[in-house]
Amino acid sequence: MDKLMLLSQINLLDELPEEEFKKLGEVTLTAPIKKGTIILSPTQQMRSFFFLKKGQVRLYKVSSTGKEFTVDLLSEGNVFGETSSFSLTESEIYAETMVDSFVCTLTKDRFEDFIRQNPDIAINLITILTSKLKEMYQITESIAYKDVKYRIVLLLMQLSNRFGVRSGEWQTVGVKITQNDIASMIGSSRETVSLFLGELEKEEVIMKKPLKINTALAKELYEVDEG
DNA sequence: GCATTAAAGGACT
DNA sequence: AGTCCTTTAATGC
Repeated sequence: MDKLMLLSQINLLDELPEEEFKKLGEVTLTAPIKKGTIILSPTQQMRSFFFLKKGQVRLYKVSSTGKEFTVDLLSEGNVFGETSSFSLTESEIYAETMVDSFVCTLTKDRFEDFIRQNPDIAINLITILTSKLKEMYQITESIAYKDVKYRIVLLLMQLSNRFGVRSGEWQTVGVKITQNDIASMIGSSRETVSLFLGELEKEEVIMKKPLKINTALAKELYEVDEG
């Protein structure tokens, strides 16, 4: 029920291409951040923009019962955070580093100035947000019309296209992810995810540790688009 | 077709 | 050694 809500909410968080990232890196200072550090939470309304230079960050929400629901995973090159003009929701998002990371921090003003001075970046942000929007739309639609197995394949395809490395038909997922993370991102349960990952492994659609997906087979068997 | 519960085995620090 | 993660099975909606 509220899982659908959760997944359909839009935050400004996304990845920037390498060149733009380097430009931004010149304007900011990077700081090393240890694994398990919460760099953004509803209480610390820092109103700043973060730039993940290296590492991995998990975005999640906390339910009324105290359970954590992973919303998205970010890898190096990603931007996240809120500015006064870009925040699209009041949702209470937490951001936690999953591994030791390097993070650039920008105030909202400096980020907005940076965009004004580099119009190409605004275009890129729109492009990136559009593809992110498409991904989220695909997920919410699949929650309504498809079974859990399909949703797992879809999510792994999306993640591997965003973060993974391809070699032949196989493509790594590219992010550290638990079955719990997968479950909350597709509106399922950890145990069911475990079951279907097992099946998908037998079908040789995926391989575990490191998690990889056979994109050709996945498209053939589950008709997920894009590649 | 799936969530939930429970119970047990494995992996990570 | 203790916590987190995964697997398996039973039950019920």
